[in-house]
Amino acid sequence: MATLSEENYLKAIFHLTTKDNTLVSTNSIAKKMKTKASSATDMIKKLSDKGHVDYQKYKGVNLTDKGRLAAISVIRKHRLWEVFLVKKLNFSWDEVHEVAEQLEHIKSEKLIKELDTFLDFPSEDPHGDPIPNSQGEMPNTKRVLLSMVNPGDNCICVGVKDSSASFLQYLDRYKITLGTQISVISKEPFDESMLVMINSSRNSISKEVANNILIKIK
Amino acid sequence: MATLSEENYLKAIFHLTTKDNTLVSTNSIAKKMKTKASSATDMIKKLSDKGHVDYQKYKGVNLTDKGRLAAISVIRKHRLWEVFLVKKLNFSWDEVHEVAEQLEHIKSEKLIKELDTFLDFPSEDPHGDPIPNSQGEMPNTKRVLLSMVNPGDNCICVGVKDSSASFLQYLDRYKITLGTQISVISKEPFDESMLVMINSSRNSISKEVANNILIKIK
DNA sequence: GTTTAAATTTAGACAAGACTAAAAAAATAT
DNA sequence: ATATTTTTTTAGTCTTGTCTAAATTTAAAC
Repeated sequence: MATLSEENYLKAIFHLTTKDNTLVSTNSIAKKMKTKASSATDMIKKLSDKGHVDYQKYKGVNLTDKGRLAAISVIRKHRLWEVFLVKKLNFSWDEVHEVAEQLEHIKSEKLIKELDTFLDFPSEDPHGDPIPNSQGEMPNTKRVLLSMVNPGDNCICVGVKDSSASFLQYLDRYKITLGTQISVISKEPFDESMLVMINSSRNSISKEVANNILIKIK
Repeated sequence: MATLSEENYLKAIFHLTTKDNTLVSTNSIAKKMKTKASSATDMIKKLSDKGHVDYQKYKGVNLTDKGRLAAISVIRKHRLWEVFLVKKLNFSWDEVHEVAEQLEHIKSEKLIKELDTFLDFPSEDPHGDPIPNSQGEMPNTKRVLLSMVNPGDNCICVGVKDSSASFLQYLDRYKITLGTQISVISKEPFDESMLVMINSSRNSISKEVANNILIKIK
């Protein structure tokens, strides 16, 4: 059984893993965990000893099947708790992360199974991120960044890339939430900002914002 | 802010505190925490430094107001989570303790406030134990041990002293739960067992059992 | 009122997880 | 191809919470 700290590292490594399965660097792990590289090295060795990662000195790590399952299990719990907080306890989507970071480490098979049932088997968390099932399988959603879309396209917001409170609060101010329709009118070549239609009002959206909104084209 | 371990010690000391406010011994704390006396001494010093207990070397400790409030806050969370597990997630009363021991340490004011609201402000946990309010005030219930009752008395089960899974499962087998009527027919002088009427069937109950059922006389 | 026993504290050690500083390896630049 | 910079690892230290063994204080027994 992984310790709290090990679970957090596994989660970090999972999120740093790219499709092409290149090794995850010690530095990137340290940065994500907000610790020093030396601390990351220490933990990598522990995870390697326990068979959670394959470790090549000076090269980096990759999750083993065991490690990936452990990471996904934590992510599943995190996202289910987020749904609970928003749907049942009146949390807003920018308030859930901190608390879910704690709740995700509670150890109880029955708890998470019953919570899933209680929430009616949600497939997405409040930020539109997919919730893996109990086998560790991710529902694969084909989502695209708003910044990739062409003028004229009609989109629906289905998620966010950045879940920071400040970005989510920005979206709240512009009344953008999951399910909101966004029509792209034009793209400004100079700064890559976009002119969009949201809730029947025209808005200009910066490159940074468009790069963090996930959409589905209608 | 108290660490997880400190919170557990504070809770232990609270439960070991008697009405007459005699000092709680190092040994009793160590026993309750399932550690060694030397470890208890170490922690007592930390709690004393932080102003959670008054400590007299070789004599024992007492909670300060600050320490008592901290302990009660943890107990409040524990009991609210127990209600949640039983009422919403289909846990039985003998399954909740272990999970609540973890959940009680989650830090979030809003979480516990909203949970309380969601559960409709319960005043007792699934074992009949009172849930302190957010000010740390315990609803004072006047409850008596079944073993103290005289033949002829008509009682209602309102709690248990021992919340171990094995005792709770015993009660389940005899269909005794909170609200169950128990009429005392007679008391056996030899072994202090009791003949009682439960759900219109006669049962003999040992001294040990009668010593762990809390009742209210009708 | 000594002596013995029990409870408590101290001293020193260990594991987990973090840190700093320094060494070693890999990557980059000239 | 060598020099420099960056990344990674190692070595040694720190804190939290635990432990064992030894010392000390308090309580109990006679």
